[in-house]
This record gives sequence, structure tokens and C-alpha cells, in this order.
Amino acid sequence: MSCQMRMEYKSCKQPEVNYRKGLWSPDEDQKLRDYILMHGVRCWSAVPAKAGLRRNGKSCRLRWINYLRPGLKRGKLSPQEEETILKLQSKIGNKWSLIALHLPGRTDNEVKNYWNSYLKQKTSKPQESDTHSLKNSALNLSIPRLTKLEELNDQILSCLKDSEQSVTPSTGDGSPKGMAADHLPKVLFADWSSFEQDNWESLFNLDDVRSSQVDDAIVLNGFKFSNTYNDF
DNA sequence: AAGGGCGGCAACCGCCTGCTT
DNA sequence: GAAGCAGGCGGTTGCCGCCCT
Repeated sequence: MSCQMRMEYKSCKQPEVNYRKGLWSPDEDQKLRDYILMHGVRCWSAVPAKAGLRRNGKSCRLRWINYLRPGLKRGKLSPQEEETILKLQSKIGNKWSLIALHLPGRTDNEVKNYWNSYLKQKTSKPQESDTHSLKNSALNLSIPRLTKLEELNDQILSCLKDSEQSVTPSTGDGSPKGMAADHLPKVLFADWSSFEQDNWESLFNLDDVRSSQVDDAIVLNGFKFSNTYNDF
């Protein structure tokens, strides 16, 4: 949580209103997008009132993160992305937000939905085995229950090391990128909001992303990109 | 053409965590 | 240290469109 958020923590509370539920209309989307692009987000619970929406803050946050924010990839997951999901899920379990962090432009909701579909397929065709090394990953029930983020990231990094023989990213100082990322500033909203979809694609050289796929792609131009974007 | 089944996706719900007072 | 609040996250549900019969 940023300092500014802390300063404004106290003043976030908004009066209860009769919140609207269900699908978002284009008009609501526009209002939310306009508001956030203009003002950023310091307190989600204050956003609906200020943006003129009859939604609760959580709903706005979810809508922004899963649908409206710039840089989101739409459409079907690539085989590489699917593989990444399966790989990470087998290592760290259902940590969707963490897994999504390694899939630029994808949300935890998307990852989760993919996994649920995958599980359905898996259970409907129980005897059909995968052709690669992931065949045991999907329903692996022996995943240790890890609670600390550092442990999870360690798991991810070691997992990725196993499979990245052809790609050995370097930050120039010899340290692993994932480690370096921890010391990088998160991208500011002002910088972030200036990203156009096209820029995103060119910035995230998709071929590079595909080859290294995970953990490298979120570190760009000295910024660490977070999938949650709450520290604006 | 109609309607039933199914899959994908969007959104809600409830719990947990972290912060402030 | 306890209470209250906001944000984050995973599980779940419900809607919608497509496909098959």
C-alpha cells in the first residue's frame, strides 16, 4: 500500500447505497475507465461515488483489473501460456494471482477459468494422458501448503529453471531477473495509463515472451509490472 | 426452427490479511 | 491488543452464446 493511500485511508468510507449488480453496461465501463484514467485509484471504495457509478468498490476494482485496464490480452490462451499455467499450478497450487503475474496481459480470473475448464476436460476424459511432462500435474494433491510469498516465488523460480535450458535471462549484473525485480519500482499509473494496446505488444516483444514466457516478461525497462496495479 | 446441453466467461461472495485508529 | 475498514484472493455461480439433436 502506498504512502498516499495510507494518508487517505481514513477518508475512504462512503455511505451505503443501493448497489447495482450484474453485467456492466458500456456506459458504466466508460465512466469507470474515464475516471481511473483521469484520477488513478487511491481508494476503490471511493471510486463509485466519484465516477458516478452505483457499484461497490470491489466490483469496480474487479471490472478494472479483469476487463478495462490497458494491456490486457483478449482471446484464447496460447499453448505456451497454457503450459505455464499447468507448470506453475503443479508447483504452487491454486495461487492464481501469482500465476497470472507470470502471464503478461492475463488476469487471475482468466487463469482460474482456464484451470476450471481444464479440470472439466480432465475429469471427463480420465484415461487420456498428456503427452508431455505435465501429465501428473493437474490433479496433484501432494502440493505442500505454502503460505509465504517468498516460498512460492522460490518454487516458481526453481520450477522455471527446470524448463528454461534454452533461455538464460540475465539482468546484466549477473543476478536473476526475478530477484532483481523485487528491487525495481512498480510502474506509476501516469506511465501505465499512457500505454496503448499497440505499445504494449511492441514493448512486450511477444516472441521473447513466448520463448522465456514467465518471470522475465513482467520486468521491462527497469519497471516491475504488477498485475494488480493498486499502488498508483 | 426449436430447445436442450454444454462450455466459456464475467461477476459475486466470503474469507483472509494488512493497515489505521 | 482489539476493533474496524479496505483491498486481495480463491471458490463458486449464473448468464450467454454456440452446437447438436
